[in-house]
Amino acid sequence: MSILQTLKDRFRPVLVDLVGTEDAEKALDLIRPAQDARFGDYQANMAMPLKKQLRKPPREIASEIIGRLNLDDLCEPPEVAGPGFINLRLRESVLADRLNAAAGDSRLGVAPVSQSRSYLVDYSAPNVAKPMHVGHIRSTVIGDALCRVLRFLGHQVTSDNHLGDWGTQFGMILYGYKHFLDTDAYAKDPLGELARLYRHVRSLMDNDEAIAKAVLAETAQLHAGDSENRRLWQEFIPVCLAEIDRMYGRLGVHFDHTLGESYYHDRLPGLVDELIASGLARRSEGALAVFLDGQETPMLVQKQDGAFLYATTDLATVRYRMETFHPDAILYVVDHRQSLHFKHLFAVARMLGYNNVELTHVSFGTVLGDDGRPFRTREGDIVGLESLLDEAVRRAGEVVAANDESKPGGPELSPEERQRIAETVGIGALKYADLAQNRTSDYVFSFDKMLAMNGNTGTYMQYAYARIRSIFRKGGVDPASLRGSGAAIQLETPEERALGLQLLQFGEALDQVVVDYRPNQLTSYLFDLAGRFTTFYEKHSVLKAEPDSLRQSRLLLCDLTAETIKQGLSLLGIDVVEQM
RNA sequence: GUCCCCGUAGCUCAAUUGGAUAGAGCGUCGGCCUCCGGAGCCGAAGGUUACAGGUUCGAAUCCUGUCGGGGAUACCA
Repeated sequence: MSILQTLKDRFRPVLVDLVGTEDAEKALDLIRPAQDARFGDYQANMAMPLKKQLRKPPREIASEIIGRLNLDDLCEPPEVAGPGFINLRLRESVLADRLNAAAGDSRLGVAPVSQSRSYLVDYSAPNVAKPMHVGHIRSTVIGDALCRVLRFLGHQVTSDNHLGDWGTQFGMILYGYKHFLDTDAYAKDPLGELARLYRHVRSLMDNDEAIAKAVLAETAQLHAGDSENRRLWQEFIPVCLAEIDRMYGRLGVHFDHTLGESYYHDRLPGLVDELIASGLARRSEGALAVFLDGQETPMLVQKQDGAFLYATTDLATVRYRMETFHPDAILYVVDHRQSLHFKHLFAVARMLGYNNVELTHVSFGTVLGDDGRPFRTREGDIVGLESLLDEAVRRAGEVVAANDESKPGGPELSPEERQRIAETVGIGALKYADLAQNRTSDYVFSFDKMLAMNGNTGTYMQYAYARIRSIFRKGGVDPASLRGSGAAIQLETPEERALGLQLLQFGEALDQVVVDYRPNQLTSYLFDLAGRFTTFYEKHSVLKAEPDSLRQSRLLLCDLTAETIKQGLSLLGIDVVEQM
């Protein structure tokens, strides 16, 4: 159980006694890690808001709470400060005991949640007919990290990649295939040729209404079951899937299910009939619309020409997921421009009776270029995901090479090792840069920033990890046997104490991630952890520490730090390297 | 027009969801290498949190208004 949870359990009976069960829970939420180490390790802030209810000065309330608490085994005597803050400082022995338990635990002292929930996470969802690009990074990386954190905490997670495999983009490719196909190019590189056709038709549509209409007609024929279009679709899909699978392989992302829009196609007519029958949907301006209270625009579920829309598919998808997976929550990791769509979707889902499920749009901002506009190449094209990964790896290679050259004992890595490390560091840096952002903000993309060895970057975190591992190599110490040796962590200095406390708060950081589905809570934690480690490491010798018990204690602290960094990065979908 | 998001150090971003003196990195300035990886560490300067009101013990955070930026807004997804 986390320190925070332990403290809450101690406060609970006192607060229940004071203000009743319901208000006590609210008050317990006001126990927090201290914002400033001068105030101790944790602080309880409930005395101030309870002023009105209890009709006493907050400081008096704080004193009364302290008087009824028995925290002697956990904390130094609590202090009341300022307007009524209760400052708590943990006993060194408590920290040491918990650290020793964590050091020997594969979960690093993080207990699984007591109440496991079932999550369905919908993320990535590229349109498969066109190459993946920079716009897919955020959904893919954030969704993957959320799945990993939720699973680690003991929740049941189903990931589903809701591919765009049935939309207008296929009409474009079908039209292009029929009019502009380069047969030789298609034979040699089907994907490249399909991508070319997509771009070509895309540009034609903008200036030629007749072509735009013809493209929609191709799409409609595909949906209507036209045998030629279906055959071509069957031919295109494996090509497209092979490509995105290659990308996911490189990113280390895996889905439990890949049920694209096409999967739901047969379910749409029945769903729409039901919406009409139940009176939820009605004709408006030739289309079929569901009107919502307080909403200016309705949600359209069928076009004038009879074609269905993505709202229709999304509704069918909600129903399928509810019937198949029975989730407690469905998370949609989709950019913020679609917030109105999800507002509509969730409202209609409630009207269909899906009231016992959390429906959350985990929205995120746009990746911008230096100019503050959405990130593009110099030529103004959308940046392809593959070239983005290649460039990140290439630049990581330069960083790794320069770093290796400057090692005190000379270079240690072969060209092959450098290449392998560059792949891990480059892709890790790319992911980390995205996850370290508050997901709701737009952010400015910069290779230089993401690969910097300073600051809150993936490269810095991987470097911190490699440095710790290097201590063990240099000292000839095997971490596994150290853990089993019976050696114990002791907290001799302020730096060790600060590091130790941070290590024990790993689980609390993960809890923070889940509260609002914000992976940057974890990157912040890891950056802070690395900072406390380097402060400790600069000031105190590890390998040369005496007596031997102190040396062992510090080695254990190093090891637990490394393991926590490794586990934390792993929960972000990022690998570590032992040397770099 | 309406709705949503945003505006924080010169730059890029945080801020435990209403808590104490708003923090990091980059950049600037000043210290620290006989020593476990110096691409490091320690310190300083830099802020009226766009602006004006309000709510309360307490506001970057909540409410109202103004200004500025972005997004969405009926048959793309």
